[in-house]
Amino acid sequence: MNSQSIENYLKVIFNQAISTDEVNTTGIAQALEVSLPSVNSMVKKLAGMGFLEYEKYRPLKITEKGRQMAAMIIRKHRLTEMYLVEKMGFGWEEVHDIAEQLEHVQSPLFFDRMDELLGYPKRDPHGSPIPNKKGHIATLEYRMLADCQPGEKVVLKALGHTSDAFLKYLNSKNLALGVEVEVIALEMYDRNMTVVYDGHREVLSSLVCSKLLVS
Amino acid sequence: MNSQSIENYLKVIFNQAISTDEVNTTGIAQALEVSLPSVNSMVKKLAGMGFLEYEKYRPLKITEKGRQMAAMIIRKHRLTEMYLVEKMGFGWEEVHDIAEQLEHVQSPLFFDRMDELLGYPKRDPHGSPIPNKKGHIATLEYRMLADCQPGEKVVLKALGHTSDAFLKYLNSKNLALGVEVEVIALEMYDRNMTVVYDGHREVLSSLVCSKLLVS
DNA sequence: TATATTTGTTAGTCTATTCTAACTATTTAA
DNA sequence: TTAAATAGTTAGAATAGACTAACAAATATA
Repeated sequence: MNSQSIENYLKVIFNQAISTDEVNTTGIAQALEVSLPSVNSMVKKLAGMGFLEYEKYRPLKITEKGRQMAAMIIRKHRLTEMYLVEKMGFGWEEVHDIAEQLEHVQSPLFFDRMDELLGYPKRDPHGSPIPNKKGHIATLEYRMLADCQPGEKVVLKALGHTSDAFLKYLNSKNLALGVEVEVIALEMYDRNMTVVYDGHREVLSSLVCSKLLVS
Repeated sequence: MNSQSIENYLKVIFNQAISTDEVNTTGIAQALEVSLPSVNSMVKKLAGMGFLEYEKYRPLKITEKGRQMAAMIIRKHRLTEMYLVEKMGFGWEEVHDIAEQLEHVQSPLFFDRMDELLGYPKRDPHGSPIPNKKGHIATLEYRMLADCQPGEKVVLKALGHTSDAFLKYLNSKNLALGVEVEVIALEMYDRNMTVVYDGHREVLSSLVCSKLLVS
């Protein structure tokens, strides 16, 4: 069985590979808060296990086997988050740290049961897709709120970022997935956006709007 | 934070200390399936952390601090077992390995929520007491079925042993906690016991009867 | 293009946890 | 009460995963 350390590396590498397919050592080191040499030696190990393609001084490439492995860990993480929110009454800002630990539990039965009790959800509480049992991950075809025009009415579907601070900010503005948002105005100078939803009228920064995924 | 390894040692030591208060190295080694020298070095470490009293060649004594720490781990384990059975539909023979992993999760909130959702249970699915948040463990005043006399009617309350094999054996005989058992006969030669319950008539070995705790 | 900056690598060390082999103390039993 | 058996200990080594210091390659910039 892979160690928790290995699983954490794989997950980070997978997440970084989503956009570019290629990953660099420094990014992994920052995400995991470990030193470059630590990453370097682990990367060699992962390559030896067939999860990565590694060549000195070259960007890393995750293999199909690595992608598959990582998807299963992310599946466990996201199912857990969904379970914690839906069945145990946690808020979406409380579940990350717990899921970070539960994702390493070795028991297919445990996660299958969660999946079943949840009715086979497609998304986690932040709108991120839950990989299926074969490791396939649905790609989301959402736009950023930041790219919408005044007059448009869209629905908040997912988040491009899920830090505690951001989730708490959204809570404070009563912004949740499923909320219908109307773009009222877009300030050209700083791209601040005035929006209306659920009886709220708020001005959101471009930073925030670029993290809100809508359709 | 204590490592999983430390937590596992503490738990085993605590369990062995329940009867005798004193624990020996060999017992720990067997329970954890590690070598004697491994136990010896960990024991010194635990003593250094104030969880044990250690003197060369002397039986170990767990300290109040150690007992407290161990109780919290056992609390997490047993709450988890109860949750898995009551809320997720697992059988009592399926939960040990999962709980063994979840007991190391660091999140008081997670276990408090389980506790709440379960209605603050006092016992796990095998009838063992769940330590409270202060580390206090109710002592069970149950007798062994093996000590009952023909003619007695008792209720199965807990198990003195919870191995997979034993639980599956009990399943096969439809023996569950709460079942009322009447002792029909006790064979003096081998102490086999004939019992009746729920429309069943069975002959149980003395080994089995000594693991069935009743009141 | 030459140099400065960034990124990645190697060598060597440290800690936690495990092990085997060899030895010593304690307990049991003849 | 001494020998045999059991239990506990020490020394030394292995592995996983992390680190720092020193160095090398790749990239960006003047």
